[in-house]
Amino acid sequence: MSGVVKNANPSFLNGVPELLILQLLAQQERYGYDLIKAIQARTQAQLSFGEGCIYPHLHHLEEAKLLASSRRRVEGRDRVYYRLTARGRKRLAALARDWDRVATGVSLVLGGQHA
Amino acid sequence: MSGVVKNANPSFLNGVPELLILQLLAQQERYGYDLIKAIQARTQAQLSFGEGCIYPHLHHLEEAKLLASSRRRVEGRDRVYYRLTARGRKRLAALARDWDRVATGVSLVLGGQHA
DNA sequence: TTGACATACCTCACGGTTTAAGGTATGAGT
DNA sequence: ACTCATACCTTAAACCGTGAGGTATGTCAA
Repeated sequence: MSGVVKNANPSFLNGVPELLILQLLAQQERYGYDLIKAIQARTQAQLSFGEGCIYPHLHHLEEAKLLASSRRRVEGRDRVYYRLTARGRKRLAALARDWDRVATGVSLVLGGQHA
Repeated sequence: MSGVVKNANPSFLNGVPELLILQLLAQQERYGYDLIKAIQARTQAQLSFGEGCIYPHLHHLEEAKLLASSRRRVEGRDRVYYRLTARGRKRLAALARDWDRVATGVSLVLGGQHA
């Protein structure tokens, strides 16, 4: 096609899906489609990620033993439920620290007028 | 070579260099090498970006008319000083809004236990 | 019963971005 | 003479969200 432009790599979102997935699964078991809706709901629609972002993450995180899954039929729906493993909890802690580092650094510069 | 692994795209840093460059140049004129040191200093070493990240950004931002440069000899050194244009100021405002969006969204999920 | 829509899963090419490493040149200090 | 910091530059590689594609099933109204 001509004129097809993809707005790839939006600012500041790198790594955020993984962080949110781990954090949300740390609180309760969820399936992919639900995670996508949960991210929109919990962030008050400030953030939203597509299926092409979330599903590959879930597969990769499970392969890395950070998540474990079980395919089940619930409410008349076939779903793949994911839950956090012990390793996943460690990664979440590390990622949360990374986020704090970056957020702190940015704040120091952005809000640094009155410092 | 064998065993050469690059840790590209670290979490949460996407877009941060551009935001910091624009913010720092909004306060005062700076040259590339100084920007790199200033980012380390102003973020209390929480953040640090290499020359291979900063210099291409400066070139690209100038090409997009968000920055203007002037090559000068100061303190016995040949330097390329950059300053923000009016367009650059608008981009900075937009980027800062984006940052707030993401930071707010992440906070809502991470700090959402007591909400 | 047909159609539309939401649910629920999956995959892929593309584009943008930081990293790590390479390079050149000059000034300062020993 | 040597080393180090300054100051600029470029490039390949790896990564990751987007946007679009696909399949299948459940629900509900017309």
